[in-house]
Amino acid sequence: MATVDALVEAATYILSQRGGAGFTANRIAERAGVNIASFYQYFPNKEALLFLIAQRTWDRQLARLAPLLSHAGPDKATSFRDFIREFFMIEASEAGLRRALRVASVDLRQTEQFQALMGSGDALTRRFLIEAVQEVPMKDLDFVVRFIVLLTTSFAERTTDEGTTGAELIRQADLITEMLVEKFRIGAARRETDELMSAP
Amino acid sequence: MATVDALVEAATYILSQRGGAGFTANRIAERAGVNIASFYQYFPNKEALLFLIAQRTWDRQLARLAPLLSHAGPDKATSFRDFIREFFMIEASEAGLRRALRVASVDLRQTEQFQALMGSGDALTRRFLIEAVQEVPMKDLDFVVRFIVLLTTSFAERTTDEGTTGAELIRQADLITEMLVEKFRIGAARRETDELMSAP
Amino acid sequence: MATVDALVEAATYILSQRGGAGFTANRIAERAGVNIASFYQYFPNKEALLFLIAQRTWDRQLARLAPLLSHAGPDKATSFRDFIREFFMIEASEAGLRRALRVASVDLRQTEQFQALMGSGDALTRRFLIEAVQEVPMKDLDFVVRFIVLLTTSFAERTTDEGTTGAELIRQADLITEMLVEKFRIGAARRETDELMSAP
Amino acid sequence: MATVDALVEAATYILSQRGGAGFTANRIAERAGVNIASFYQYFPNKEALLFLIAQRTWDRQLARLAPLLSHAGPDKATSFRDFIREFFMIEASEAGLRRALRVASVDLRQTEQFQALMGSGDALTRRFLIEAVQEVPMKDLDFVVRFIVLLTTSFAERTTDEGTTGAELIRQADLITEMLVEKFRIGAARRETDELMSAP
DNA sequence: CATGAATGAGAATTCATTCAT
DNA sequence: CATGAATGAATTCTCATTCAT
Repeated sequence: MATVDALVEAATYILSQRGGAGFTANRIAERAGVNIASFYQYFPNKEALLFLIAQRTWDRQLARLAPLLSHAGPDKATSFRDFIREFFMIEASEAGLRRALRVASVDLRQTEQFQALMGSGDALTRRFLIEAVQEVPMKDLDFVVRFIVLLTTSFAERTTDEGTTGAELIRQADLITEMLVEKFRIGAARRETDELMSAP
Repeated sequence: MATVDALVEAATYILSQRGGAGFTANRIAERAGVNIASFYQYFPNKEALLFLIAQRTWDRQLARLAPLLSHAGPDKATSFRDFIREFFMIEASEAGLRRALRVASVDLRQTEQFQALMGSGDALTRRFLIEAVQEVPMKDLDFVVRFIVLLTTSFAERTTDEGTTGAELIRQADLITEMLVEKFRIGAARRETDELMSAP
Repeated sequence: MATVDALVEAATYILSQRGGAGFTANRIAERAGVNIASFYQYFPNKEALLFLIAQRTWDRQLARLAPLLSHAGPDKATSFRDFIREFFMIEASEAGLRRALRVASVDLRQTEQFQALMGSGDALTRRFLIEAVQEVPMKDLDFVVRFIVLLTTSFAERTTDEGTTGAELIRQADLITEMLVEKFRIGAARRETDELMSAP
Repeated sequence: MATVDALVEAATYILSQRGGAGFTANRIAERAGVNIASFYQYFPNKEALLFLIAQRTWDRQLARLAPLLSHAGPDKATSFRDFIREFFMIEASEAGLRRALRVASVDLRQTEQFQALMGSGDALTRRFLIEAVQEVPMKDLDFVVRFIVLLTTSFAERTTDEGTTGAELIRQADLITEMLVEKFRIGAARRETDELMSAP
């Protein structure tokens, strides 16, 4: 266990500091202070360790975000704002690691396992959003939910990548929130007509 | 020149097909049909070639976008929509290459040269946007311009990464456009008060 | 004992299925369901286990062949035929294991122990053959016995290696038997002259 | 070229002296006095070098044997004897190498390339043998040819493996020849009846 | 200019074996 | 006895880069 933890820690450190390029089994083992053979006693290959880190990072994120989604109060707009804010903060809090993880896991993405990992949190988000955008007509629901997810995540990743933090980050988060709340009338009750969106 | 072009083409191909991992000097030279030593006669190192590709890609993009920016008519909203659409189309048209380029150039980003390269097109965009968002109060201008750039580029990259193309891509582009036009009253004349944005 | 047997069984399995290349201490221990350290509690090294398997294989073979040799009836030719047949059948019955054993034990062959092991069954065979080839003059006896042993064993190994079994294998065995019986007048009584073999 | 030759020579030496176990890319390169990277500049992998050696060995053998087969005189029995003798001599002359080659190429055997390589000389031998055993009835021809090839090659390999050379080796070769000539009436003209072989 | 030839450094992975508990 | 944990030494293969011709 101590060895595994040392490896994970070393790998996380290397990932944050040197990025995906520095993520080599030998370097990780060396920094962890264990023999390279021990690395392979606990992980079948480099990717397995990478996956473990991705998993832990994702779990950490879920642990912070899930409560906001499941215990969301009646005021959807506010809940949404809080959710986005928290999401941006998480992203910023470990920006280095997450960027490296994104780059390094580029080949992992195709994996079934990875897809499964990502899917777990997705369901929660989708359920919340579907609830929140009641005014969006059924036929546009999928598109809109997908759009919102893409917009917020891509922006969060990018802006934290650029080093944005603190007040400016929140300001951006809130601006995105406002735009989405207004556009999709987040929090309003379902309407009859669907003049909301321009036809494709 | 012939050699350089062969190298660039080979490298571009490899980048698109095999991603950053396949981007090795030897492989590129082999595919280009030139000796590896010739590679180093024209490029001091691998990154120099990568940079050249980034540059050419950027130039190509600029060549398509610049006209839309400089010859923009009086209707800013429509110009903006056309600009975003074109931007998304470009991104989609060479999605594979651009994604690989992003991943591979991760270490290049810090370079002065790279920053300069990126800056070149930026000025044009900024000028256009400043013109377009007349209603945004002076003090928010920088923030807003930066916000719009980040939002559109990050979204475009991400959605084309996911493979979105055609009608759905345009729909997304237009939706983003609408949101930004509405939020920042793109195309409207400069106002006195600045109730537009919530205070930070 | 249980541990040793588990190891032997696992090693035998691996040897048969994956050949000498898969014969690694760790793999064997894992398949045997015992800790690698236990392996080294019972065997000083990998080769010791290999030797044990060779020994057991050899013992098994001897157990099946010895009766045919010691209880051989007066009709030497028939006894010889039955012996060769049985030998070929044994070889075929565990062809995979025996081939792997041959390949893997290549370095073991020089060992005194291995030579001793091989020698044990040899005596029996030699005694039988000496009895059988009464017509071969004394001075050629050693050569002939050695020749017969080499011929039959090398052929048996080779043909089972190639996958020959069943009727064709028996046919080959009998053909060899016939040739040897005719050439060395197996079963005939000792003669005076030695026109049998051409002078060297 | 010099490098390739050095590698081949080093590999051949190692194969002869240390057997298949010592056949590692690094050791070969080191003994050849070239960098390990050069090894992989000329050979895609270890097996490719092994294959080249097998090929050269096989070619050498063919060059010595082919004349005996194609320019065989009318006296088939004598031709056969000379052929077998020469075959045994070749086998003995590079016994170490050939044994190691057999062991090392165990995994190569399945390869199409290897099969093709082996097949090339086979045709010649088969043609000669078919000519030689005119008395063997058609239906047994395949079996007999195969039998003769297996018998002579397996014996030759085995006896040279054991270190037999010189006079004793020739004596064995001639003994085998005699047996086969007598049994299959090598050199005699085709007969009517086929009492030659016992029914299967 | 172009190329054939070479290489130091390092990456991923494996293996036989040991030792403290 | 059994096992969890560890490791030195290889082994295969790759890569960026250089240099003499």
